[in-house]
Amino acid sequence: MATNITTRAKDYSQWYLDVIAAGDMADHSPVRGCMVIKPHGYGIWELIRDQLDARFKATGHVNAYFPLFIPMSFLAKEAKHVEGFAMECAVVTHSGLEQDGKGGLRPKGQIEEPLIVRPTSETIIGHTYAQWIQSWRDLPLLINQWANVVRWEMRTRLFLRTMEFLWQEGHTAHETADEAQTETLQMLDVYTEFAENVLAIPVVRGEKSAAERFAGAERTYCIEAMMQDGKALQSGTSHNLGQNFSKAFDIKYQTRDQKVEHVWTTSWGVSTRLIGGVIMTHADDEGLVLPPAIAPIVVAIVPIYRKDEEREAVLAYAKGLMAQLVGGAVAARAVGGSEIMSSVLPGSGRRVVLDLRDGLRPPDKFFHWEQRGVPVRIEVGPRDLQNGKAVVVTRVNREKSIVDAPKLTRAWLDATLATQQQALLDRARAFRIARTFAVDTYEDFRARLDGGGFFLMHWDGTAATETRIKEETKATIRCIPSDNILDSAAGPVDMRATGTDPVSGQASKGRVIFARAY
RNA sequence: CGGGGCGUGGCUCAGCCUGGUAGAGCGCUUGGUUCGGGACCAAGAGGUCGGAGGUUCAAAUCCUCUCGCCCCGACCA
Repeated sequence: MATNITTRAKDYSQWYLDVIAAGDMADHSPVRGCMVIKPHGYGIWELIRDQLDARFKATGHVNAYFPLFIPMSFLAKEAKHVEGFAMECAVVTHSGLEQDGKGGLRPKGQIEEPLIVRPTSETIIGHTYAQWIQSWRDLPLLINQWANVVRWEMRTRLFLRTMEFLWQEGHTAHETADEAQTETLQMLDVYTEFAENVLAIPVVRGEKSAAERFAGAERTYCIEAMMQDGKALQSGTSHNLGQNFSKAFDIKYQTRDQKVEHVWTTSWGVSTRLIGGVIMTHADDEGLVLPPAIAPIVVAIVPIYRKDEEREAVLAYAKGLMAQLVGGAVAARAVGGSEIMSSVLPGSGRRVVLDLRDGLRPPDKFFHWEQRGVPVRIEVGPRDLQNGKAVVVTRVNREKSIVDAPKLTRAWLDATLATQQQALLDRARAFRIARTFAVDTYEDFRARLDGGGFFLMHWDGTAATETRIKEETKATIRCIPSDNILDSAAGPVDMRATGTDPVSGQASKGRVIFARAY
């Protein structure tokens, strides 16, 4: 077992940090709350980005880029928006530096109007859209941007909440309220499908209560995932902004019947937080476990040999397997040192590596790749060479099997990865269902909350009740699920059946998900 | 911002109470033996002890100030 990783049972927070370190994903930066995303972590983000981007393009969106700096005055234009973001804005007030006379430096010239570093881009994009949109013919405007944003957080955790993070933010403008609502829900569906099929994270999609709504939105939808400690992680959001921003920024268009109206806008985003979600959904006490769809390295081949003549024969054999797996010639490229050979899997950008490092013994290499979450490891030694076989170990369950070498083709690899991908999703879904409970009394809810999980409880729909529960238990309404039926440990639960709010005693139109959250 | 804790080679930490001029384990480098689930031997490299000031013949150690980080609370993708 891994000696450099604290077990989940002992200390879940420390486990999370240990997995990131052992998996070579990110480092803390010299600046509090920021992180250095290392190549292996960034490779995961690239695979997330590319596959999401393809989905955005498929739904008619195009990419653009808006500036990092936003005039402070812009933020003031939408009342709720300022209220929500004012406290977490980084503000630029000076330009230039000068000697402070004590061997250090100090800011020099104060600038006229302070700039804020974008915490999100509704305002600058609203301002821009006002210039771009004149007519109904300019609509819908469907734009996404990949960017970094800054939010001055008090407490941070790598990937889950950092002061600077990478994300995508879609910003669309429409002719009608209905179209905006359709877009909002469409992107929620895109996120849901992506989370489940690419990240192998089962999510519940639903709407946020007023208290949890995005600052400036009419309606906020989200996908909520359950981590292995039973806490909820908001993994993506989609907002119907109504005409709040179009009125604040005067985004108007001439209608088909020659009137002038404000447009209806939406925004939606996911961030590098998803990587934290992947870790807390799939990783185990041995380290990272990556869904194959976002694994920068899908296969690590570890050669085993003692003598020089063994080494040569085994390496030749291993290279042959590598060529077979990638479905063609091995295009060797170094990864983190000249001793690891790497071939790109055509059409996926992911890689197969052959670990040639002479300084390490096979067990060291097993741990190395295992802790990085590589889905498939193939071990080949003299015995395999002689028998025409290879030992295959899958990361999901760490099961070993002996496979005939000719079977190890690209088709075999794709099938194996697909099986692993599905197994992760199934496992995570079973985990969530086993920790989802319908509760009918406040006592029952409070008694079981410390054990973690999603609690399906009736709610009278008032902010007062929600606030009381939050203050007394630290649990919040994660969402009002879109689906009528949710699976729980005790079987399917009808979320729309009416009942009584156990806290207030008032009538309830249905159940919502309560949970403690990240 | 309130409450706690901690700053000593790349990492984890000992030494501080009772001042005497810096140590261990891991990691790293080189060579050798090893090699199918975290090896071993040998030889090395690497630290102005977070910073500034003070006390003293002498400060990692005592005093003052300061900076930074971590944990817990109030806010959040």
